[in-house]
Amino acid sequence: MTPLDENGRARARRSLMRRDPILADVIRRVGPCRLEHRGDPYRMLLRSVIYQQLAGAAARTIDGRLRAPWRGRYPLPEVLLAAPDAQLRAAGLSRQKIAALRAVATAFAAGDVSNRRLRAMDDDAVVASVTKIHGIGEWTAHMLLMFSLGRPDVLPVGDYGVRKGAMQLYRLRELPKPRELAALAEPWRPYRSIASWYLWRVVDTIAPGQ
DNA sequence: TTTCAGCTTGCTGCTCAGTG
DNA sequence: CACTGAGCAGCAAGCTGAAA
Repeated sequence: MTPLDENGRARARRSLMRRDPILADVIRRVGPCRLEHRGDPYRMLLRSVIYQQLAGAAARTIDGRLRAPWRGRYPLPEVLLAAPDAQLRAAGLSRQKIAALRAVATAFAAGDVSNRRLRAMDDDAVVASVTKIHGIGEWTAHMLLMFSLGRPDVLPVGDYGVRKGAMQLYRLRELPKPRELAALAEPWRPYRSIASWYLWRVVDTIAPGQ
């Protein structure tokens, strides 16, 4: 359950280029995969809750205001649970988001989940475990696997960016449904995380039709 | 009756066109 | 120039209706 290192990512690139000529073109243009890890699972879940459903700029504003009282850090579970609702509301969080953040903190404080246990689980077990937390859905679980746990073979089938990237790259008429995306992604095993990262780059950096 | 895919609703701050 | 308000981003959860 260790994340891919630089050699691993290079191996993944070669494998993907060999098995998918269309994706190979993107990989050549974009260059090396820079899939980054962003902190431990607890912080990643808090961050995901804040960012989900919101436009990036709006989420960054809220995220900064939430962390300000703790010198820019995310509060530990016990600290977050002790913070009054009014403080969280003042940061710009909705009632739903506050409930979700508290659910994450409760799960970690109670020991239902922990950074160490999540690192030891296989991918499916991680998804099953964290989606029990109110406010944590499949997408969030996938982001956790990819960006915090560094798992190499995650396909975020519901992610808008990945679907849009696939649509542009394979010249589909509409956004692929999760099942269609999964079928499309079969050749990318066991490096579907890396392939997904390149699909995001398609949307970010390569204009449609190019 | 149960299951499940697909659709709808709710959620907030930012952006920008439109108005005075 | 200052202000207003519609449109937007994109996921979670609830709901609906059809299939098994």
